[in-house]
Amino acid sequence: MKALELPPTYDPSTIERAIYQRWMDAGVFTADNASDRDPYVIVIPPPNVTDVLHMGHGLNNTLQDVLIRFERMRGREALWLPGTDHAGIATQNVVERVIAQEGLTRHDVGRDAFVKRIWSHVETKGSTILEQLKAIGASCDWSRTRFTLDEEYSRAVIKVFVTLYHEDLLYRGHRVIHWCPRCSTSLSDEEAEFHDRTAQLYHIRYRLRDEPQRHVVVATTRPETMFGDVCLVFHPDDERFADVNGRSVLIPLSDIEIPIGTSDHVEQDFGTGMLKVTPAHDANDFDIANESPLDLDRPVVIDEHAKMTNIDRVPVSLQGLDRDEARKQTVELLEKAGLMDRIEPYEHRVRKCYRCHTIVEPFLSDQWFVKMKPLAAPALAAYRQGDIRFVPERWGKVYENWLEDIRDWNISRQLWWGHRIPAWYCTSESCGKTIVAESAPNKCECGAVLRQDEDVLDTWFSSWLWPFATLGWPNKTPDVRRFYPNHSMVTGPDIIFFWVARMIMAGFHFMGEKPFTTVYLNGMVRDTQNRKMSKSLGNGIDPLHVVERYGADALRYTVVAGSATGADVNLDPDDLDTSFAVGRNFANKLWNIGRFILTNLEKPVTPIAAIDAGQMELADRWILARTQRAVTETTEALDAFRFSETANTIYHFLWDEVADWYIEQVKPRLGQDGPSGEIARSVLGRTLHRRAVTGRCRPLYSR
RNA sequence: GGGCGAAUAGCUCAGUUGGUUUAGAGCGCCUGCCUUACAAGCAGGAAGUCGGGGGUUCGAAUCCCUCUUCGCCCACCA
Repeated sequence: MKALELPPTYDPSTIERAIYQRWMDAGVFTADNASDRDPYVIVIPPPNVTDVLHMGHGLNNTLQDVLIRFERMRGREALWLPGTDHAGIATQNVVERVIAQEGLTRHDVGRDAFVKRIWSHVETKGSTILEQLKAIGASCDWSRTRFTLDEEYSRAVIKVFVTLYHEDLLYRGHRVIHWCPRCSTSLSDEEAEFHDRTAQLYHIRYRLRDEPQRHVVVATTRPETMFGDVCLVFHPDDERFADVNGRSVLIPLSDIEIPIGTSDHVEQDFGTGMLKVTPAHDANDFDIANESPLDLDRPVVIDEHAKMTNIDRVPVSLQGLDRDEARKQTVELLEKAGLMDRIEPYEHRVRKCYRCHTIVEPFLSDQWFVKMKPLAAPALAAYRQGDIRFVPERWGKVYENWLEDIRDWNISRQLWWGHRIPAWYCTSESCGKTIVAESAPNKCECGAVLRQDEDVLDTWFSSWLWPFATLGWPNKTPDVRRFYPNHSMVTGPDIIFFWVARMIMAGFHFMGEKPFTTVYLNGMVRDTQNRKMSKSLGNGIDPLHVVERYGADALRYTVVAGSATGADVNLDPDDLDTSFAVGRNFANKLWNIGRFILTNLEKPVTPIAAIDAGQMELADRWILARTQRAVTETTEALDAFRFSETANTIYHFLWDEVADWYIEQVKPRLGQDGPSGEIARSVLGRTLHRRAVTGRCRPLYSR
């Protein structure tokens, strides 16, 4: 390569791709499970298979790449394992939208055909994000790419389900869960996110049955659910209602008689102190009904489409109406009947589906749950003993608090895209046996036909196995032996509950060991108004566009330098030149330093080891000392996950000390033929050699 | 109702356990330079009561208290 023929201004588009190809051809990203080097492993937070690269991925993956390259340079057997997540709800939604354009629903298409349709979508459109990661320079071991629905991976998922079942840590339960009427599936507690909103608190009059001129007032935000009421309760200490205890009231508009009882779940200060209990439509009410000494029914008045059911408890005029319309009409009917005491504006929180933001409906149904308390115990202990560390530390508390108060995990989803639940039910009513097994039995012991559970597993029920299932578990593969546990987990704090905590629990339970040592939580990428970058706000920056304009290094340097440990990165989508100036300018500077050195290395160079310190000039010794200092500082900073400090150190060392000071200082000597020139050239070359970092002498840009 | 984070030059941000900083960088701005690696550059410069108030200390942007403004997370007050 003749440096003088290169353009003075760095043009990354012509260079980066070729260098990446050289790395690939040389196989430098491929980890060797038979080497005697100390392993260093990171598994990528698998992006959704249909995802398109955004700045969040850019930041997250750059940080991982920095760590993996640092350890690779240090001489460790570095494995960065890539892959994608099938992302049950998200992917199914994408393909449902596609077929909707053909006027079809998934039910029109049918289960098998629809799943095939998703597979073909995934095969053609999927995994582009992995190609995009290559464009930003990610040094993943692509030979080990995994997908959560791979055959081998799926076997691990099924095995885990069956194992937990036999350990009595997994069960089928009948209870009120969060239901998304749009996605028509149940959700875990974590998937139903709280959102503030202003609503109305309706105060409704329930007449006493034996004293119709008298009524008790109950406050609710969801009047349409009252047809599912089974009783009213007040706090046992509440004197105000002592005289109605044990008596009964009539549900307005339907005149169904329900009793009044007590429960210490009731907050005396809230509303009127009298609570309506609707066990099929509120998890808390379900518990109250279960704890009640009365034999209470659980009538379902809102169905899975969020429509009023046709049971005769529901007034005919309301049957089949959407929940919002039903609410409106219920309110009107109550007002007409003089049973609406008052309506107050009310600030409260509703839960929304994390995928489509539809308000979820509490729904009574059969779902599979994992008992979490026993799994949480070792995960909690490991954190408290300091075996697992969070950076920044404060996230450790978040993790700890969640685990301390963990609730059982609803893992069944009424979707078609995912791992089908390995449970079979005997169709004979007299038998009714449930069989949970890795492979399908032909028939029940009783001789009757078995029917497999229709549901699939929560996406997170597969990704919580990611640190070891990607290595080939449950087989005892060389990769499992060599690369588990992993070392660093780099991800966002928003999925501590969804993913990080669960991986730790799974790691201890199935591998008997923590999945990784350090969890690094990176910040969010935001715009200049501090808003999260998102498609809907239109304030996103396309990382590939940045790569095209300024190069991957400019992108990478900018995001790494731009955030302190775990802090958010702010960038201006309307001014990319300014946003990425630091990275672009620095990449250009590096290019020119390199160009300058290469020009001079065409002349003879004395090997650095052969130079006696006494022959060096003060400037030579100075820059070598500064080089050593930069190496030390960089190493210390990276060991402590202080990425921006690393970036800063390298920047000032190369720019201020090497370029502005040393190069300018030795320029007159560089062209000379004698020892002085040879030494200057050698020392200059040394400042950019990775040997400075690793003790092995190879050029910066190769293995 | 709990918990957490942020507030430092016009803009975007560093500042690791209180003291080598009389507060740093990039962009922008001002002055002079096309000095053959780089004008995406070089030499130099202006610019901040480190959100307000109080406290601890010989010493605080850094620790404590409090207030203000943004942002985030958790929670079975319907």
